[in-house]
Amino acid sequence: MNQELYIYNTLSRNKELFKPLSAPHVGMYVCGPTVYGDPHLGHARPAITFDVVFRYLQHLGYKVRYVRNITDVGHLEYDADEGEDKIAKKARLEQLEPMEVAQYYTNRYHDAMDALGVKRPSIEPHASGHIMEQIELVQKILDAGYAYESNGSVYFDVRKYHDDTHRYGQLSGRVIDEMLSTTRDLDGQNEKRETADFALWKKASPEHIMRWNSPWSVGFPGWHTECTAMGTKYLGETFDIHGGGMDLMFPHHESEIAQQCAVTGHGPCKYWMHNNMITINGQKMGKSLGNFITLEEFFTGQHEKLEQAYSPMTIRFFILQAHYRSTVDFSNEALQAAEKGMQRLLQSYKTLKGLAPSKNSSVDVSGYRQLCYDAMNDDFNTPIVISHFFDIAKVVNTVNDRKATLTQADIDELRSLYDSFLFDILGLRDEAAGNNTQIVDGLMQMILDVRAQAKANKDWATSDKIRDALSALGIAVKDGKEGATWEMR
RNA sequence: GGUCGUUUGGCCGAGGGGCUAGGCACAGGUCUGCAAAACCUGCUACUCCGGUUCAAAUCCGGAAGCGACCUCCA
Repeated sequence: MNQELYIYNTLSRNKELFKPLSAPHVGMYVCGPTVYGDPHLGHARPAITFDVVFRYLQHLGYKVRYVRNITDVGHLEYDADEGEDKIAKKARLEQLEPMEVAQYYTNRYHDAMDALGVKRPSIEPHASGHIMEQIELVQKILDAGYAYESNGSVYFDVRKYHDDTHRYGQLSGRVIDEMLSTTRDLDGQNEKRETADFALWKKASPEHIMRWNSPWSVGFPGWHTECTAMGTKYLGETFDIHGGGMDLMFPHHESEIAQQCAVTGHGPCKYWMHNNMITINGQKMGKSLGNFITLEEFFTGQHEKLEQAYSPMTIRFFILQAHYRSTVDFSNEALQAAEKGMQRLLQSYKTLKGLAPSKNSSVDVSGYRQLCYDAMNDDFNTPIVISHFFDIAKVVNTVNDRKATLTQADIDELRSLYDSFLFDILGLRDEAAGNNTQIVDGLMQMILDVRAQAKANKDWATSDKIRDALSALGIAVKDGKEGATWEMR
């Protein structure tokens, strides 16, 4: 914790020194997935972004409680029949229980996130499991006078709230009066006093399957209530970090602030963090654009836009090569570049482990550790951390080529840097490593010995046959000064 | 239409008043039986138009492109 971490706070639009409310404890809440479809790239970005935040805070010695919710109630499908719940609709079509659908996609989400090396949060609460808490929140807002009931539904009174606190719009930079004067003819708005008012509790229409009893009607909670209710329950009235995608800034997070302020007089958290969006070939990802690619399709390469499969770690590395507040554009060319770059770093780590130490170091490696910290401390600048590792990789390879030397202490220091920053904090792992058993290692060593013997005899036909056959199996043979090494591709 | 953000070399992307980002691709070289890998060298860019400044990719103003959001629901 002796590092000074600066975090860009959306609320102030500035980088601010991170000071936890009650160190060493840190509370972090991140908006999780709506489980009504297969996880796609849009799920990977925030998950990986805040995974790195989670990992880095832990690395710094903080005790972090990381809460990421599962939204499993009340969603509508695009252009679906009015009032029909997304999950309920799908459930009916497939003759499944709504919760069965939610569970299925929750499992799919977990599988994809595990593959991406995203750590599970400390608590992963389901909206459907916290209906009581949400009803209590709505009641508190009603009691405070910032909500009204209308035809069995309850709405937040944005006008009154803003007149009293002047806070509505502070996060998203929206001007309330313009919004209140916006005229937009939409269905179901006649229940609301102002178009800007948002639902806290919604009376269920007859076709709704997911519904709960409440003091106002049989219905379901408004979208914004789950995060406020669950955040408060598990992290307290005020916690340190609230994260999510930029697309959630308005209205979701703005409304969360309003709900919490209405009840407690202050917002839910100290630092608001927002990750930017992802585009594919410069375009927004959308089902109608034909570039909607699920994570599984990336992993298997089974999509017409993909030239090849991209492993989970390639996706993770690629996302981390851009800063989380920048948009990141996926293309085959960019992903292939990331894949090669990552291989280079992972290979250099293996090379490092086999490096012969010298009595003196001809390169000064003492500065890299703080450079990596500096990058992370500057609002989690992972691309800079990665660029330092490319420098380190060059040092390692140069030493391996006998053009530079390192002492054992310096080799150990570099190993420690890889372990800390590349693997623990950035969460990368060598996907090829680990599935090699001792038997495979032994067999490979024997094969390479045979090939070395053939080479010594200038029997190129045999040595090339071995190399080609291994290559066909996805194993690359690399000849070096110390003999050949191999690598799974 | 409104608000906010963004625009960097063949591609991806950091940086953000004067100082090489980095990766990938490409070209030449070293090494090698050949290839790959590794190393060396080259390719050195900031959308456009004005302005401020000794100095602008970086600050200010404007334009254009792109993107998000603009509350039915989540």
